[in-house]
Amino acid sequence: MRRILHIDMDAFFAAVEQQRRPELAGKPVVIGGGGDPARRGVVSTANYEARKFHVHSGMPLRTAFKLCPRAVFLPIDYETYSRISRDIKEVLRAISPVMEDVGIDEAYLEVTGHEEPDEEIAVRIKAGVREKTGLTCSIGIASNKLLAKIASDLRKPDGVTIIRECDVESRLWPLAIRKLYGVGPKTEESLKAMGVETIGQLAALSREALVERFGNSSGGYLHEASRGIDESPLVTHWEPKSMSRETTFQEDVSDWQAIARTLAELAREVTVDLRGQHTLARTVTIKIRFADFTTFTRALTMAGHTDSEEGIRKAAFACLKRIDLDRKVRLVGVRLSSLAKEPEDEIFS
DNA sequence: TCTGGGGTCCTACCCCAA
DNA sequence: TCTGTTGGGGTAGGACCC
Repeated sequence: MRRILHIDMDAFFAAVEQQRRPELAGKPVVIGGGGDPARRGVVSTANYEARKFHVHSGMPLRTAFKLCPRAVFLPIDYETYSRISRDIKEVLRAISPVMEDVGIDEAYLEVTGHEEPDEEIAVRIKAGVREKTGLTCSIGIASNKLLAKIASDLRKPDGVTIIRECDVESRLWPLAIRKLYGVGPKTEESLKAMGVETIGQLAALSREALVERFGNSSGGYLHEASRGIDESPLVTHWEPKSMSRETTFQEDVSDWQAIARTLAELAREVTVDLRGQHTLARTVTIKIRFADFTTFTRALTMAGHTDSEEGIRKAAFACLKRIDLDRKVRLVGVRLSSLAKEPEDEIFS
């Protein structure tokens, strides 16, 4: 039997800001975009005080401001959060080297075979994280990643929750389907149309019915997940498969020159990112989102791998030509994929 | 009236080759 | 040679995650 912990920092971005600015204590704090609720952007993190006003992540900053005008709005400071995130991961790796990084504020840790009981490991993690950063986290413990993640969400903030395999019926099945990892707004709607509201009701459906409705991959996943089954291993190392840059205009634009200038700038930025990783790319994809949110992508795969800014820019513009810019544009993006590591023993001019 | 930016994975479809 | 199958690469879009 595996033993897996899911560690989730509590309102991470807001907690970091409140820690370095004690005057924010007790106040609603909203982190997102450039920190100006009059400009375009969404909430990345709202602290618990702000959540009382129904502010939550993903919400437009303007909406958050309407709900809670007296909240303190702050810009995202990725550099600082990343540094603190590295400190936290260091604490975790010292406890077990089998760690999977899940973004900036989450991780899985496998402690299969450790002598120490689950609860004591959790207490040791919390103490280590608090000592190093002054911050709190919530921890879920189970025999797989799926259940550990659900568990960490059950008691927040600063909680520890264990789900044993025999607890699946009592702890997992009463939960709303939306709590299941991989069930987003679309799948939730589909399932509700089938009369399924809870994970238990999902578990009552046959695999065949789910495969019929959602295909082999998703249907099979839902069938297993609803029963708390997840054999997926921790991913301790991976290589990026794509790199992208995109930007939303403060106001929708119809001027081709402005779109072209932005596209060229994004191509330059993503090329800098590419070179920073000593990586080459072969496929360039551009993204155009119109004012009505309809989104188009166009891709071009080049003859060989490159990190040439000119080559990437030219490919991006060749893609742009294939989109009819007949409406106002809201967002422009450039993505590089089909990546390959730059050979170390060769010099590229 | 509003809906960011960085990713991954899946599916459907087309073309092409064995 | 013709026809059908299979499989891979490329492309576009969509769902989902943090």
